[in-house]
Amino acid sequence: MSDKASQARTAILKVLSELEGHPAGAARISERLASCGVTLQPRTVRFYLLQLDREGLTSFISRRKGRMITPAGREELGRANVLEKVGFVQAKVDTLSYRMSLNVESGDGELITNVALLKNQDISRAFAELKPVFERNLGMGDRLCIVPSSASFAGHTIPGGYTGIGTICSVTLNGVLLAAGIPITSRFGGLVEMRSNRPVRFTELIEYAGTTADPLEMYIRAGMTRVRECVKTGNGIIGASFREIPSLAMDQASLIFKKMEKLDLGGVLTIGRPGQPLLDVPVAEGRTGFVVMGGLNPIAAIMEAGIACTFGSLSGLEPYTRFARLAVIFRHYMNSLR
Amino acid sequence: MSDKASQARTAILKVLSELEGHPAGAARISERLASCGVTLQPRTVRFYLLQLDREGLTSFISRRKGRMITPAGREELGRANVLEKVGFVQAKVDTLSYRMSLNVESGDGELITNVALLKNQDISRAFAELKPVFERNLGMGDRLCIVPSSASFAGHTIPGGYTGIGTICSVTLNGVLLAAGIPITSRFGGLVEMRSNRPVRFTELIEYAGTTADPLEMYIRAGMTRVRECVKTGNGIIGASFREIPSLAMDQASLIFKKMEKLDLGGVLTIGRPGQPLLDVPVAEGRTGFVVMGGLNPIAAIMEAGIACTFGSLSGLEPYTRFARLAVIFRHYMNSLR
DNA sequence: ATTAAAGACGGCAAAAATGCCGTAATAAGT
DNA sequence: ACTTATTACGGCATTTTTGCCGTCTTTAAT
Repeated sequence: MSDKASQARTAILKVLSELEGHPAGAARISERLASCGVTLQPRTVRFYLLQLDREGLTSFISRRKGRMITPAGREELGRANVLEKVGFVQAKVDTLSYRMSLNVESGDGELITNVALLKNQDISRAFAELKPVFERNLGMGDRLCIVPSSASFAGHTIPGGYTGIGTICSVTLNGVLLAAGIPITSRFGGLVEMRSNRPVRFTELIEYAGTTADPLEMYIRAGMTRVRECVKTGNGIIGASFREIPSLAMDQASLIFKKMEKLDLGGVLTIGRPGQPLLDVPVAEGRTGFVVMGGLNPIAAIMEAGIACTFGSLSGLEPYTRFARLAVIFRHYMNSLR
Repeated sequence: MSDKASQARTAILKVLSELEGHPAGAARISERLASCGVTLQPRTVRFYLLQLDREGLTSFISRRKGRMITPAGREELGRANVLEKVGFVQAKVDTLSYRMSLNVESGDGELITNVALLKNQDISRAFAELKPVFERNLGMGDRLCIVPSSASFAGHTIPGGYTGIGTICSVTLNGVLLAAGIPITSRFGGLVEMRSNRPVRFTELIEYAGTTADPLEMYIRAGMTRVRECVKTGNGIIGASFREIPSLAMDQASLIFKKMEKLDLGGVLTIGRPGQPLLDVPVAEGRTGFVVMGGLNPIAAIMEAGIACTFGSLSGLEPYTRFARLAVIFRHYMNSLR
């Protein structure tokens, strides 16, 4: 058995093992594989599944349900060094995507957040920075959550003297689409050059499949964004993420985007045409690309203003109801000062 | 013709076109393709070359020399949107690798540099930071170049009030190996955790093939390094780069590494064993991985010390003779102060 | 219940990618 | 000039992938 075949088999086992007992068919497996860098057509997956079945590593459940991994299969997976076979980076990214699997749905539920920590005394200044960013729709959605000291948020407790700002992470969108059965692939995180409030092109890109750290986080820390400038003049550089879905699912996706906007969760910057490159980024035949705002753009503005601030993306889950529109928060905050 | 085949053909044409009139055989082309993300065996390359020959896009030169691209081929390449076919990111990375093609050789020649700009008044402090970094061998080589205001370096002129510090870029090593006919692939840039002055593992990685910006540069700007700590305690986080060569060439490479050390250009942190993972990073069958110090580590230390400093990697070429050992520079500098 | 629709299988064969290997053209050494 | 080593080619056969398509289940709707 060639090196390649063995990698394919291992990867298939791995996908099945992550499905937690749910059986899956070749099509689903193929999608999953694609999102972690292994491209195999469904037919090819079936080809390998047949082998694996015969070796007792997977078992055929039913014509409708597909296959499951067997205990022997799990054992085999343990023996095979997945990192070695499927690729180290992919593996790390996998855990990352795993974290983004939970999600909201049309009405409520929990969504994925980013958290930034600021010293209490910097909050007023931070607000002043945040407001125009949201007004210009450069963030993901239009809601955020202010967390006072010693309250807890997304599983963390805010330390004394600090205030937390929870923003909505753009992978929430992935969760929503996934829940609707649309297989979405995050391809790149990058910096988009804006001119007259419109995206022109990506000036930098990092493939999600080829990195262990969230690209947008890196760009912001590295001080490569120009969110404030974009707010002021309409020209600047903001964080964004390039994603792809099957062109067939585009109509359905558009509907979902609209629904999200109604929840103040809109964040789609621009949508490409089927199979056509978008902002110079090519997409595969049969797929459509679109660009989503970086959920951290508001935080980037704070950093750019020189306000000390620590932050992290994909921090955890919080119910939708905990987030409020900036205007509302602002009013509350003003009242609390009185 | 499938999408994949057309990509393969375009990629082959692209490689040939970059060879500037020199003919090449399938083996060489295959190597080049590999280093920009397209994996095709030499036989497969020949398969496509045959097609291209028939279509007049390439021409057979001789049994010994291989093929060249024809004017028609170049035209075709112009028509085909290379970015679209071969991948946007790859293309950007290509230009980057292209820049690293020139190099030193056993005695002298030009090498590839990074440049940092500091305010004149910060120079003394910067020296104090640089010294221990080089003493601990955390930089690439043991030489650097101090460039006074308005002098020029690597094609740039240092602005008034500033001093430039030129360090040796670790891609110089690629150039040297390449010149010796060893095909080397840069796989990842990342952060290595050091304990007791020994590398333990990569804490972060970014694939060179999947990014438009130099990963190490990003990590340093993002403030994710701990070079000073490593200098002081032997434990810390430094920038490094993971590269691979064919296992067969390892002996030859070791010799070259030794020669480079004699020129104070040593920078190899650790070398793996054939086909074995190194610091948890797996390598392909028949290849050997090794880790090279980030040429920017000394600059990272300066940044960590809070000294304002702008810098860039792969800034340009400078003759070896322009670099001197830190001790020598230090002495000169002291004299100049008198 | 009965029927229709969706999803999954695997046989068969075509398309792609390679492995093996004998032959040809050079380069280098004697 | 002659021999040897090196490098590249392309024919042929194999191995991998993948497309096409008829069949079988299961779910959902009538």
